[in-house]
Amino acid sequence: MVKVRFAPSPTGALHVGGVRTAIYNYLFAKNQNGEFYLRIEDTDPERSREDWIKIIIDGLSWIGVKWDGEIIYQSKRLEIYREYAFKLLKEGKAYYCFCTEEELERYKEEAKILKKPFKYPRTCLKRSKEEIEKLEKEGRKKAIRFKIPEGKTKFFDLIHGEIEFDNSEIEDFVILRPDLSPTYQLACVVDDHFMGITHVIRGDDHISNTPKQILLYKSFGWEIPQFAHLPMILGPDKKRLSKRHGATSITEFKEEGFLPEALFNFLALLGWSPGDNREIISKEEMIKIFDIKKVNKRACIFDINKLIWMNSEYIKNSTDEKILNESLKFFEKKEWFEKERHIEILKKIIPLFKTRIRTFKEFPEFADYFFTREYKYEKEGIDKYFIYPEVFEILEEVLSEINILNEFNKENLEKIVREKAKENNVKTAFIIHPLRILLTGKQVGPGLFEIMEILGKEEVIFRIKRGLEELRGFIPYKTSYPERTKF
RNA sequence: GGCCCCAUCGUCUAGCCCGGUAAGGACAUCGCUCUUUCAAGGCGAAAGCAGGGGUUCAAAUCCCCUUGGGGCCA
Repeated sequence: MVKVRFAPSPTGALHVGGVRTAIYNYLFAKNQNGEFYLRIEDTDPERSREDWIKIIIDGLSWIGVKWDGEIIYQSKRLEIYREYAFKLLKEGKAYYCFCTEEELERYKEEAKILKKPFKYPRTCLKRSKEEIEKLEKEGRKKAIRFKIPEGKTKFFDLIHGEIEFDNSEIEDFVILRPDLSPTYQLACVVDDHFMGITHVIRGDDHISNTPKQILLYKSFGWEIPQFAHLPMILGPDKKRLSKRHGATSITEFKEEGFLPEALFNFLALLGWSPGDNREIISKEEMIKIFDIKKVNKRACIFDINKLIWMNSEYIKNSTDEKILNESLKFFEKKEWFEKERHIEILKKIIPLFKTRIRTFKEFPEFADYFFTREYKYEKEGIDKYFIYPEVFEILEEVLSEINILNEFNKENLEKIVREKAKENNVKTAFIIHPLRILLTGKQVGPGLFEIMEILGKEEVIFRIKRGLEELRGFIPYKTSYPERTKF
């Protein structure tokens, strides 16, 4: 059975690159009716933190990548790594290294001066028995290094095809540090073996680790898994994606009001395409058609624009209930929002904003005026629509018509406005735009008459009156006009 | 610096394995349309095979080099 794993180290936020790796592992496993495991690589206690582990778990759960079985923590398996490091030592496939950091530093310096690539010069492999005993007696700290055998190491990568390394390029890397903690290579190989991992799917940046690990598998006499190295995700400047590129961690996308399904969809298509021209594909469908061999080789740039578009597609196709649930938490962050009092209004306006919002975070920003009178008039809007004195007269007329309106609905409201426009020989827009400013403070938004109907007669009258009073003193082309006062 | 990986519109990509396409789609951009505005929708435009050599009747596709980008050693 196919078994794969996602193995993040909890040393920072769960970023989109990691998430995509998890998604591909997950899709591959489910497509093959296999299992997907989560392994936390927390062997570095100083850098690993509980909070980061929680973020990984929450992030994966949020986006809908479910792991099988228990989470494996490397910090609980330190004994095992030691055991296998010593096994190699006993078998002569690894050796003690007494070199101090200073010595290693010096080797590096020398290599730099000679313009040669640094490789551990096997100082400790060449030491005599007496020398070693002496160093032991001195109590010198010692690491265990893996002895790289001669020859070449090649493997077939599911995405890149055949990749070959000359073993002479690889240094005798450390597998166990002086403090008995394992290095990445050792822990990874030991765990992958005992977890029965059949396919190692991870980022491109691990390609050069792969020959080292294969050599380790061979030394242990273990079966070598298949490898698939995913291309990296870069920022718009083609540099490795980092915080300066804006939102990169999954937590941020959640907070920015993205739907997990949309992010999942977007990330899955960043580097993989089903081949036809489909873009909006559900997780279930992807599981059916995912093919690791069709994953691209080339690094790709994370383009937030397309994600935003995709999110808006998912919003448009969501039920009103779903939109309500998702947007509620963003409304609740606004001090003007009172759930009990406002939830009915929120329900009513969802259809009006469904095609207008691209993220849920935008919703309360765009629709504040339905819940509070304390919106601000957009300056440009006033400059644009209130420079004609007639505006005030016509709006007064509209106001008095509304006052005597019995059935306050959008049809009747529209009739009033259109008639007034005709009577005054102006375009309907001449009334609609300033009215929108008065009622919403904004220049753009849903249909005005729908807004009015939901606002209700009393509120509409109040807002028009208030607005006219405030703006009446406004003189065309003068740069100062009344600041919005608070109510 | 050494080694490794990669290269189709600005971006994500289809086509490449198995040579013959008007190089297709999507995002973004720009027009037009609808319209009270903004969106959404509809229609349309602009935009690409990194460069150079081969191989071949024929190359985005196969081979080599250069250039560029990325990764690891750190």
